[in-house]
Amino acid sequence: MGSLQYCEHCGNRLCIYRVPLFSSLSEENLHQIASYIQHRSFEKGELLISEGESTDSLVIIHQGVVKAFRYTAAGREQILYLFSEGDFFGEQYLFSNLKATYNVEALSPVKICLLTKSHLHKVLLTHPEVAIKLISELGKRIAQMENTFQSMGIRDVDARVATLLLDFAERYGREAPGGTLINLPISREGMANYLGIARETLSRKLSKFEDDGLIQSLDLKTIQVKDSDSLEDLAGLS
Amino acid sequence: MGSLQYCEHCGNRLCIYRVPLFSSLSEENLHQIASYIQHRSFEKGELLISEGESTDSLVIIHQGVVKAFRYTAAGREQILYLFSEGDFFGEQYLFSNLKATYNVEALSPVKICLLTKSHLHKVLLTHPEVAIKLISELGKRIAQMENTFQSMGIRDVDARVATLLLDFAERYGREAPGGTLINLPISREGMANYLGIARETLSRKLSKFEDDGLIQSLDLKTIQVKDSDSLEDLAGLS
DNA sequence: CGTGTACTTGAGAATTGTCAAAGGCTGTGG
DNA sequence: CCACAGCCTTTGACAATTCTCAAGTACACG
Repeated sequence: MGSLQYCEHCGNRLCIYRVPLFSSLSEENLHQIASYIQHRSFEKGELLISEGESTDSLVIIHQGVVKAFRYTAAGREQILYLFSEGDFFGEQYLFSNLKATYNVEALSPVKICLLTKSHLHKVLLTHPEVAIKLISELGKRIAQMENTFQSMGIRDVDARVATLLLDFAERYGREAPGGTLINLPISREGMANYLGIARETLSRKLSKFEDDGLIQSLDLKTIQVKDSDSLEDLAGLS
Repeated sequence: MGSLQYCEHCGNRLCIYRVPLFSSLSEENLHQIASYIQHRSFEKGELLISEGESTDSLVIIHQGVVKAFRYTAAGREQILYLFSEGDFFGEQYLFSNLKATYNVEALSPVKICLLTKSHLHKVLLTHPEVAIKLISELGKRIAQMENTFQSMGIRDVDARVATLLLDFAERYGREAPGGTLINLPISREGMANYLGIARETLSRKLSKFEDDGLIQSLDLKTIQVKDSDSLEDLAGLS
């Protein structure tokens, strides 16, 4: 998993304070867990995990954005998740001996916190409330995947693109006069692959949306949402 | 959630013995949990849960098959899951006060076991190993959804149909001379909606597969897989 | 055995994918 | 600071696929 680098910029405690997973713990318990945590940093483009690798840690994103992806039989990259600050992954492998089923790559400089399998087991067995929190977080993720899944099942491509834009606006946007500014974490190609459409099709849809005044592409990595109501209509959130 | 009916055919203990969730428990603990369990039966076509309803129980399928679905903005039914014996659902709502986000309908006569929110909490807090098992099961479900998600992202429709057939063969098939017999739990329309394609397109694909000798449609609810290797090729599992 | 529902098949319209070329941004090196 | 190379993106044109609408067929149920 790359070379080990201790994270200089965050005190051990900071990380786990930010993580919803541990939010129900007392100061004392947090200290105990903090002592188990390891830190690493990655540059943009570095792989945190490769498919097939065996992993033994829960990974919590402390800073930055990563993408989790696989390659389809056709060789296309299928993005499964974008994880950012406070998100975690790797939980599937903590109670089984499965190998990683996807690759994870840093899309920006990234700092992560690691909690090994055995340490996490210790925490869960002694703090059932953390287990309940984890179950709850997994439930949330499942609910979110159900939504994504449903939007993938939508045949109308305009609706899928609109849904993605709204989703990004919520997760990566910041309010500005004239509309929410989205700082796109991935390229057009990445978005197209995420949606399961050709990148040319995505380009055309975005151009059409721009012509219709729904969005404005300020820069390849910045899109401004000018008319979120119309986007919501398109997305089918009537 | 329909009218309450005690399940006459299964002793209380039977249910939870079958559920992987509780497989790590001792005889004694099983007895304790068994005392919490309630049973109900549903006829084919009955709704177990309606979208927006508030639920307070974990539902474990003891017998039969159910579908979980929502309606898209276009009014189309989008199937999210098919659950059968040993599967459970409703866990998302146990640690939040969210309402159900999908409908669940019996596709056959169904018997379920119910464990209420407060009872489950009690079990999890006193038996951390059940919590770990639950986390592990949720992880499995997430991994499975990731696979489904990826296959939804495949642009090639033939591949998606082949993937669905192989999946069904594994879950609902039984071996027979000449190839696995699949007992389809849902209609063609349901399959088409699940895949996000028009039902006519699915018909055409199935007809083509039959012409090519990959499958044989014996009956509207029975398909025989004649050439699973070719299906796997199509699905992209090279 | 008839009726209703679900499924299949056909044909034309609409959408998307593919291939090709041009445009724009980024970073390097002079 | 500018020029150029490389990569990503956009646009165009055509081919392929899928959707829609419509008619006909098979099956299930009463």
